[in-house]
Amino acid sequence: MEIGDEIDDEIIQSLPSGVALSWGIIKPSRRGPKGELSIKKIVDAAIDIADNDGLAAVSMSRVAQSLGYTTMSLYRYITSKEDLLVLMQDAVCAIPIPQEVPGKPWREEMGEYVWACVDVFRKHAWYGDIPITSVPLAPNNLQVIDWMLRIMRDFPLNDFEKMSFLLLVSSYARACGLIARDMDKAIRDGASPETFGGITYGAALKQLVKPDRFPHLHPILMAGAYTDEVENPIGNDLDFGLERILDGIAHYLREKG
Amino acid sequence: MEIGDEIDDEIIQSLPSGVALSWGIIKPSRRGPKGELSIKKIVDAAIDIADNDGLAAVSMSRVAQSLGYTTMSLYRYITSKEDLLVLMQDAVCAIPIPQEVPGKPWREEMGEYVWACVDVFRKHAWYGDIPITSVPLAPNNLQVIDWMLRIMRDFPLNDFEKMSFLLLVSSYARACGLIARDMDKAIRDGASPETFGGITYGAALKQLVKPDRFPHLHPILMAGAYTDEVENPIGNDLDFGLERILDGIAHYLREKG
DNA sequence: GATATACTGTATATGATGTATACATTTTCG
DNA sequence: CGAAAATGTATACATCATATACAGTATATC
Repeated sequence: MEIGDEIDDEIIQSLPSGVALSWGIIKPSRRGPKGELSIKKIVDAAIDIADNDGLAAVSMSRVAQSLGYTTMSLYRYITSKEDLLVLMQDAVCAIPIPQEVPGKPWREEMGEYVWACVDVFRKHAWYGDIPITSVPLAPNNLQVIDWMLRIMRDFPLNDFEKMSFLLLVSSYARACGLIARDMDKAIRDGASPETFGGITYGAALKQLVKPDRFPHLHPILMAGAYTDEVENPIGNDLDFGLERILDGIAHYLREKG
Repeated sequence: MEIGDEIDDEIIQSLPSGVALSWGIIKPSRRGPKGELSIKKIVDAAIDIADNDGLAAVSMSRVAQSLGYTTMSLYRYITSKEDLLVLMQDAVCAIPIPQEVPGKPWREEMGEYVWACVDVFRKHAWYGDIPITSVPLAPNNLQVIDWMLRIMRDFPLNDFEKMSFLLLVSSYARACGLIARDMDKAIRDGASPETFGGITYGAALKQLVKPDRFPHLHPILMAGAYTDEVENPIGNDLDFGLERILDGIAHYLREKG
């Protein structure tokens, strides 16, 4: 922490310790040997492991080993594995926020926002495996939220309406991110793009989903649309849904304006 | 499995074993003692534990203990803990699907759908902690999807458009479900409804979120809208977002029709 | 009915995990 | 210099998922 920031430690303590660490809150140590490790090194190593072998492969011992230290050395920097997950999560949220371009349509900007969020899920497949336990609190995550609020700056809306739109668009981005990373994985595993989920499970589902019990799902499954076995004529599925959301937002703005 | 269903075992084997179990696919045993346990008993016990003590408390030994059996006895019924999680997930998806009411507006129906989904998250706080790894495959989950498709039955849309709307609405329901259960928990833990997230973290964030770094988030946070410290004038936040989604859908239907 | 077979629940064991604790070492402040 | 504090390590422990081997029991076949 910089000196002069007048941070009230009492209040900061109320944050989960991982969140505090993500804000760089660490009491500086005056004596004793300088740490050879650092939070950054630890988090980077953990992210490396998660990227390659999944979140389940991230154990304290594996992270320490990859750095050439003992398991317990990590606990000199973080208080628990939970901290590590919080830090990993926020570290990959450090994405470049595009420069503000005056006159750029907000729909376009929101599209960029959504795909940037989706990209995080795709680049770090484990990201979506960490459950959300509260409103975002860590700095990089909040920076992204700040971006979305910038896009809505000139909307004639109050704070709560903006927060609702933020929730709406962000949760859609999350859902798309999860799907996109699963598709990536299926393709990496050798399936062709069209057969993601399809060949693997489609055939089995067709035997189980009987028309009397699933009258409305059945025809869609049989046509191959549930498991995306046939080519999707509306093109990018995710883009389509986003356009509907943006339509809904535009409609609201029109009514208000 | 009922006889005469002509299920091709080969193809069914491609499903994750937990999914197969959720469909009731078990090779019937001809000889040997009758099982004293059952999948249902195991899953119910696990759900009970998760409801009371969270998903982390669900261990094979704890579940077995609560039933009065040894840990390993469970493995006579399921092949792994992963199976158990899949089964738990699908078990709580067994919600009553409302009767079809001719002439009922689809917006109303979709609202019911969303709140029914949210209810699952609220009744079983652990539900949202299980990461999604594929398109829904288990029967009760598919039954819910069938319901949503029923609502859209008379929409002049193709299968893919319907699937997109399904994704859109369901992911919003999931996001709301996560938020709702977190609010429930905060209230149960003694916070008043208005102070969910607020008292706990709001004060800390206000010290950390500086206006130069977060120019757009800062005013909203200070006003208390980010952490919902002050009363939300647009009423139910989640309902508001849903209305925007439905507006977007309605807009699309109008353009097509 | 006898016997082999297959299925049950159990006991035991293994390797991994997160983390508490105690310790030896090293650096820095008074 | 010597005390204090911080670092990395070694050891220990409880808990976990699960592999394996086994003893008992119900059924199918002879």
